[in-house]
Amino acid sequence: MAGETKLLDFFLDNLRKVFYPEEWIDLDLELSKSQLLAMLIIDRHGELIMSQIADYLNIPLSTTTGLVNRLVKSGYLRRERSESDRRIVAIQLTETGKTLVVNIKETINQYVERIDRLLSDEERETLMHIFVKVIEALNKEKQDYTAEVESNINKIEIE
Amino acid sequence: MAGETKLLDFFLDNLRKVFYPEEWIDLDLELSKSQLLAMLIIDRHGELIMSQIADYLNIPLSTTTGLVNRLVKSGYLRRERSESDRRIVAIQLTETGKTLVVNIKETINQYVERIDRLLSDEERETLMHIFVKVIEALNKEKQDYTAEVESNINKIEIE
DNA sequence: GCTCAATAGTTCGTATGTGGAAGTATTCAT
DNA sequence: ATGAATACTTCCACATACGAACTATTGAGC
Repeated sequence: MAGETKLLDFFLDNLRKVFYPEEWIDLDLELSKSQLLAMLIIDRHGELIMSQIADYLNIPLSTTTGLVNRLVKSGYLRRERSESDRRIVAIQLTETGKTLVVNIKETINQYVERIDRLLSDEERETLMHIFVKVIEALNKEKQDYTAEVESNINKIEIE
Repeated sequence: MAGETKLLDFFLDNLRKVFYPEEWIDLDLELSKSQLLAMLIIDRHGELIMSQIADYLNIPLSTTTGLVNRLVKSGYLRRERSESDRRIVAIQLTETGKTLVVNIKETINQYVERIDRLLSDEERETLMHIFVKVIEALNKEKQDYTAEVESNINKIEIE
């Protein structure tokens, strides 16, 4: 238990590095973190619809509308109403947006490389292994939680 | 290089876990992330002045003023003008704030324990070792950068 | 073919956060 | 005594967060 408190203290003492990557990622952009992530996630998938962006970024649709509209206004994104389902709006990067994302990824990779250089092959492998293990466990917990919630809902409805 | 791109893709595919801890930390609070961190950092140090809070959280003083004022209004913090230097405002947790922080830390520790349980002793040790190494390297870079900047400034002034 | 629930997204209002500029008050070096 | 430096606050414009209410569209069910 004392070990965990020490871990939290360590985190807090270094929280600028942990929670504020701009401390060591010199992106020097007019984009906020949300905008940055939106651009990267759209680039990752080629094209996303509004609800997918909201889901990935874990923000409400109303916030997504504002975020996307501002990026469209800045010329980085293009919105397009689906022909087959007029409710749906698809979002893509513009050429300007794509150029920006290339620069962003380059900068990020420079810093990832810098960190990577500090690690031995064994450390790197262990780190990735741990990361994957933790992510998978968290994903599994989310699914278990969702299943539990749904089970409870069904029980209520049956009663 | 392709390895780094895969790393970024992995991050983006799991960014909710990485950047949105509320996905797996069920804090269930009316506090925002900034407020949360402010409370924790003040608890960590017992008492901080405004500029220290701004520095720790990497936000401008104007933002800190608003943040602290809202937490004072909510009854979690107390502000106090220094007797020895009337420019300085010291910030402390109230009893209400301390109670809240105890709850917060309990919740955080539960989740840290959950992740900790996934790891072997060796993995845990390696992870901490890597983390310390990375943080120290980043701190060193910041200092080197600062020294370089100061050196350049001095050179200009001498010329 | 009609109805209505469900779905996709937008608008609105409110609160908070961001961050620079301008301001007030205080301290301290000269 | 003066003025630079320091600590913080206020002001302002904009961005983000988020729930409620809304519009438009789709599709299941009859």
